[in-house]
Amino acid sequence: MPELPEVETTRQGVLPHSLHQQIQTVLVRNPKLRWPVDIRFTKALLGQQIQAIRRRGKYLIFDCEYLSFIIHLGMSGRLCVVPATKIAAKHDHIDIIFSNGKALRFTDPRRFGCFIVTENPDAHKLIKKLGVEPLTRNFHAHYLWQQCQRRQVGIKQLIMNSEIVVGVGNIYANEALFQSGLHPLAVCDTLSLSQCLRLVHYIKQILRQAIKQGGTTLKDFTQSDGKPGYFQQFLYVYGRKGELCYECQSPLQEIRVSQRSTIICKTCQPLGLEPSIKDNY
DNA sequence: ATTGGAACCTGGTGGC
DNA sequence: TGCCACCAGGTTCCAA
Repeated sequence: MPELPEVETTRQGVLPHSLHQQIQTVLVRNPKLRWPVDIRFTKALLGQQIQAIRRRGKYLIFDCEYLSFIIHLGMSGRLCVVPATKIAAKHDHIDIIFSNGKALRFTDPRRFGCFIVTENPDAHKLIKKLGVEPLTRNFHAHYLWQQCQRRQVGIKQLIMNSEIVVGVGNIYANEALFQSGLHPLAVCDTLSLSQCLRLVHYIKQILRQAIKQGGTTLKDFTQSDGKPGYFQQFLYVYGRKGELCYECQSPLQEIRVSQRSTIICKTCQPLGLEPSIKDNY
């Protein structure tokens, strides 16, 4: 389940094996991803060198000499560098084969990911509307607070909105809200600036920790098994439904927020809670 | 414009 | 044991 830390770790992992490599072949075994992969466009990549690998939110952008390609890992995708001769497994959909005999292999069992060739990735509709990067200075308390004033959704929904801030998925949204002592359904325009300050702080802290730990989990992208490397991170709430809160020993509860499993501690996360919301569970 | 919900897909799990 | 229903996950798109 790639969230921002997994995507960033993937970027760092494939970078040394892909940068400055020349693309010899693009092998599309299954074009049926989120959007169909157009073979005419992938052919246009042949002969070009990869000049940069960037991340924007959960998108990876590979800049070549004249074109770029954008990869999103969806919910089950992964990238690894393998010998081009390695037999493809069932869900190995695309190989970018380099002239040095290695291949950048895109695997995605659920096919929610995408592979898009484009001339100007930053102007692409998927990229250009993305909000601020959470680990930059542009993501600060006042920015979040301002965004909160313009809407009336629950705060969890707001921080998971990639047009506002990118890269906060379900796992880290749960964790950041717990750390901040904020109820996921707290209506965002009722939050104070200091609550926004706290939330911004914990989002940054949790993402940084996860990237750090991801770096130790995903060691070698050239290994034949190309492990996806989920973080063995210490999670306070996510996946702990029914277990006891580490802070107050109350049982953790599950609620649904925007069809998403959301785990909270009712004792530790009471802030900004409207009475009408409290009655709902 | 804002918000909620369906859709996309497959592997894993729990119930019968 | 097999079968079936359901769930997880990120994002876009459509409808209200």
